[in-house]
Amino acid sequence: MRVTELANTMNTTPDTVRYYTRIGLIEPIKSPENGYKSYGKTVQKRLKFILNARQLDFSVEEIREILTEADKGHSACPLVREIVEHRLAETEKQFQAALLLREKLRNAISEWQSKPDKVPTGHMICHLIEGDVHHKGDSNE
Amino acid sequence: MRVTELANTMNTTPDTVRYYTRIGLIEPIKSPENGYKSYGKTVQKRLKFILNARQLDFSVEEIREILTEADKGHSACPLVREIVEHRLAETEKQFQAALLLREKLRNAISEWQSKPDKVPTGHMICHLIEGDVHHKGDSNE
DNA sequence: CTTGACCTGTGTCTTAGGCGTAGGTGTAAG
DNA sequence: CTTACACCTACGCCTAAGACACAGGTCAAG
Repeated sequence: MRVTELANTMNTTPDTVRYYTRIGLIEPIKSPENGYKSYGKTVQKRLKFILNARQLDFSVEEIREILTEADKGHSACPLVREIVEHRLAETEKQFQAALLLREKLRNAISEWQSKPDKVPTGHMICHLIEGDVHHKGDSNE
Repeated sequence: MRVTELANTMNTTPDTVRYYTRIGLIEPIKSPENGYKSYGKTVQKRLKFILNARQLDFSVEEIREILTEADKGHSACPLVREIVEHRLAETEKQFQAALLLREKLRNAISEWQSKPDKVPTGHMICHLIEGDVHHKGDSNE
């Protein structure tokens, strides 16, 4: 199996396969004939695992740790459990952040609804964002 | 005002100030004495604007466009409105993605609750992620 | 003058691949 | 056999928004 074929059967891109190869997560055999990379069945399993873990938003580095552990013959499950908990906490944060941002953006839009557009002045770039505070005695340095 | 002082009064980091300087969003005066960068009041307003826009998750590139427009003397408000709408749509996507991922992670955790840890085999790295399907007749290439 | 704390500018690194390019491969037509 | 052309490959550079490391400069105290 060469790069593109593997990528297609795994429903990913050749670039992704090449990337994982480049950083050493999967190791192809090099055809001495044309130098093309050739991937065997074991590698396919490995790639599938990687892609599944990526679906759960595991980082590539985390996945590397898991694989390293497994390659040593140890159970990677405890590590996987740990990572997934951590990932859940992170996702919760992102979730809250997105929620907050959404609120801010919605507020901005509705507040600006009634405000006119304005030409920028020396001390104001866009009053929508900066508010309408007045400044006096601006000077330099 | 030098880098660190400016960063402190604006409640940001010197690195951020340096970054915006580097990419040309703000322009300091170079002290010919020691080569240190010096920021005037106008620049401070500009930086405040940038930071506010960043709070709304505007990209630095979007902010650059706004500033360019304002620098030409045009009203940046229409552009700002457009960007904020776009940003809201993006945030909504992120929001949904985070929601989905959270669900997936929670499911994984609860499903794995009752499963034991396992040592990896030739065709299985971690059964938690790969499931418990059986494979027969694995071979290479 | 020297020490040491702090500050400065510059260059490098980060994620997870995407994209562009030069060249190799394979197959069909002439 | 040779050419044409589509596709495929490996390799290297690029991304966003700063963070970090480093070598050297500055300033006040001693």
